[in-house]
Amino acid sequence: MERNLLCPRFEKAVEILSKRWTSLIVFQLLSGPQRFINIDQALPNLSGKVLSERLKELEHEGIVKRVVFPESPVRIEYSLTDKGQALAPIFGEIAKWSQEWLPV
Amino acid sequence: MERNLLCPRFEKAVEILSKRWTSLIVFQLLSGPQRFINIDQALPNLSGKVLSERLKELEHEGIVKRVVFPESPVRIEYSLTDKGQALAPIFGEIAKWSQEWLPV
DNA sequence: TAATATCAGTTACATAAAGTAACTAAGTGA
DNA sequence: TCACTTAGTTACTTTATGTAACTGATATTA
Repeated sequence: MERNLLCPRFEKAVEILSKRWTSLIVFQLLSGPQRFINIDQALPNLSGKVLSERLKELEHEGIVKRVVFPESPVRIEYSLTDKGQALAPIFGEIAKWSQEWLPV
Repeated sequence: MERNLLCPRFEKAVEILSKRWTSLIVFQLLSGPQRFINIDQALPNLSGKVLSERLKELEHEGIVKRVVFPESPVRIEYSLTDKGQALAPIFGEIAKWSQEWLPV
């Protein structure tokens, strides 16, 4: 009966990061603002459908921002907010762990 | 056409960590070795079915070890291997981010 | 001018993963 | 004997994801 209560903020963070594709999309955006098609092409097997869903979720969480450039034709750029950029150290630790513990 | 190739080890790490429940199970085990039912009860909404699946996957990845104590009745304890313990800093960064950026 | 291509998605349908609840087998305790 | 615990499993339902075709606005090419 020893119910170890998780911190709800920590739980929320894990929930965000452990949705399929979310981490890789954020990681991809760490390399700079980019267009929908660029993200889609950078992540093989990620469909436009799921990318579209994830970008909306991440925008809603305040992690990603979507900027429309009224050129012709219109150009839409996705980038990380400060909140999104702040996720970088997490990826740093994942990278370290993977280098140290996963086989080549 | 600028296909940003991901490091396969990094990709694998993200794949492991972003499976539903995996991170929370590992986090729970960071508090020490424990039995199936304890993990199950610590994580509300995690069913025995999925817990069983995840523990097998994590054992297969070398992150969790399963030890049978031949008492009567038999006791089975799950714990983290060194590889599993090494994930701790990732959770540290997730905790930091969540404290700084998620609303209370 | 007509045909084709690009971008940023959306839609419809198929498959895979997760949730729910009941069940099992071995042992314990009342 | 009946009920309870542990460590799961099974059958069934619901949700999520994958796949592929399609849209509508603009641009480019033949």
